[in-house]
Amino acid sequence: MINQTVNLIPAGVHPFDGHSMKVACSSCNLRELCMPVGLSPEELAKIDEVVATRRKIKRGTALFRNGEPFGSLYAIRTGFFKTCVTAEDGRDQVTGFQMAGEIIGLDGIVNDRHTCDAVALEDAEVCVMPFERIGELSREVNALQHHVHRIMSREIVRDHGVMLLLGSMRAEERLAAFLLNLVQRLHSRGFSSSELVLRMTREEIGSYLGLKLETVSRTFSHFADEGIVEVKQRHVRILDTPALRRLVNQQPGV
Amino acid sequence: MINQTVNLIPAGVHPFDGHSMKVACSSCNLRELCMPVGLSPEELAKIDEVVATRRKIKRGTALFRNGEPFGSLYAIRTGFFKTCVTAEDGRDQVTGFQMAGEIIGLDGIVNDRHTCDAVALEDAEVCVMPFERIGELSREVNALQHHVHRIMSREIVRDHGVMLLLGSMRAEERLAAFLLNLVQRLHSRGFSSSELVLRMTREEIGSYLGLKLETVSRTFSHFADEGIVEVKQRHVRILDTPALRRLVNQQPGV
DNA sequence: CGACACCTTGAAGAGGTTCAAGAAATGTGG
DNA sequence: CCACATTTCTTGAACCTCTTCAAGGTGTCG
Repeated sequence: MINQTVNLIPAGVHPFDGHSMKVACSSCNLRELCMPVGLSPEELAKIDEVVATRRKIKRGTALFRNGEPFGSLYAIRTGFFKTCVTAEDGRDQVTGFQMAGEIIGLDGIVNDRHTCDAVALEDAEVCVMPFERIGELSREVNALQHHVHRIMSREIVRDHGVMLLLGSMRAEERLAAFLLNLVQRLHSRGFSSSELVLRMTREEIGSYLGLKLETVSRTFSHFADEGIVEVKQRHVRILDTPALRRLVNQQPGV
Repeated sequence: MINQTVNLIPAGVHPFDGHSMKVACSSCNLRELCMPVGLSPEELAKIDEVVATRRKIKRGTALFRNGEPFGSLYAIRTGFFKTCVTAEDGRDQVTGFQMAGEIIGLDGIVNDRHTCDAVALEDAEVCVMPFERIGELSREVNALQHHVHRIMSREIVRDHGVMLLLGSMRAEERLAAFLLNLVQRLHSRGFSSSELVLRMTREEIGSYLGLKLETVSRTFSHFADEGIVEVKQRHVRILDTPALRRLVNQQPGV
């Protein structure tokens, strides 16, 4: 049986329980994910000024949209997002899925306008970090400056990985890579490394992976037939992680 | 007739003529491409300190390789590069082609190691900009800080565009988009907007576009049959730019 | 509880790949 | 400077993966 309650709030962590609504990064339990580590007390105090406000986003609504003026980066506190770009002709491409502790909005810096949509796939809350303020503070706090650079560089490296996936992998390999990546990120946030609840549709997975939704569905079924995963709608249990790894690392022709 | 001499050194620009070997950004004719604009004289003077040295890279050799320690960003002065990532199983993916004025090495920031190879596709020269120094200076020169952010953001936005291409376009659309992009970048550097010399093989184009080299070749031939381009090996003349644009903006099913 | 969104599965078809062979260009060494 | 080896490019034919179209099933939310 797959248990629906596996996702997104690990035991002992209640960022959202009504009592612990702290606005300070210094006491945020996600700090290690989105802020630099090893800061001095006074640096930590400054860092607290990065976050101006919080903002709640209802499932299905956008945190920002393509074309909107850029002003802030956002650190996800709770919830799950997708980002997607849209071509002139209307077709769009999911460029990523983001979860707690991850930063979105970097695309807006270059032209002071967002170039993609960020849509909440479940009710979410983000920390609003005005980019001006990040700039000021990172001139004072060395570690923050480097941290911002690292976050942007990480996004670039991640994107290159997606290009590799889209450019050279077959459907099975793509889906295997996708599952492994998701479960690894969830695991590093305290969740199961074998069980997850997908917050996105087959179509959204397909868009991200450069596949049609039917192909995603069929590939899930195929994995299930092979005993690699157990799939029941959005509930996925990975039964054979090594098999998924083998799929991803397999030469195209082998 | 396609003229071989169209590429890479526009009339009146001789960055490499032996006399004008200036190490100062402030007097570099590529400055507007890789450095912030609208600086005060004293800011300009500081900016000159960004570039430590120059480095020449012979065609076919690497500026840096996956796994090597990261220390500097590089501004391309002359020449043409490809960057590519390699999967564990050995297959690789070209993630981009870079020309004069563009910055490479951003991938190395996050883990202090490069995560891709940067290989010169023709003899090249780069300005070596130690990342430490960029950090120091961008704390002093506001515009430089923002400029660094913008460069990284631009790379992220570019990567998202490539994802859209890889995830949702068909072969013809991909090649059309590729040609339009290349020619546009060359044009903004003073070259023809209809004629270009490819510095990469069909295989490298294919890797970048997620296609096999045969498909690239066939698609070129197809464009030629349609009278959209004239192709003779690496010499390409675009005869019908609007047709290419239409291809790119066309709905998948139309 | 009913409407709607989402998922699964089948069958036919298209687009791209693979394999193969030959042609054209490029580079190398004599 | 030429001949030869090598790399790169083109083209054809068969094949395969993924897509498209279609229908039915399942789950969810107001």
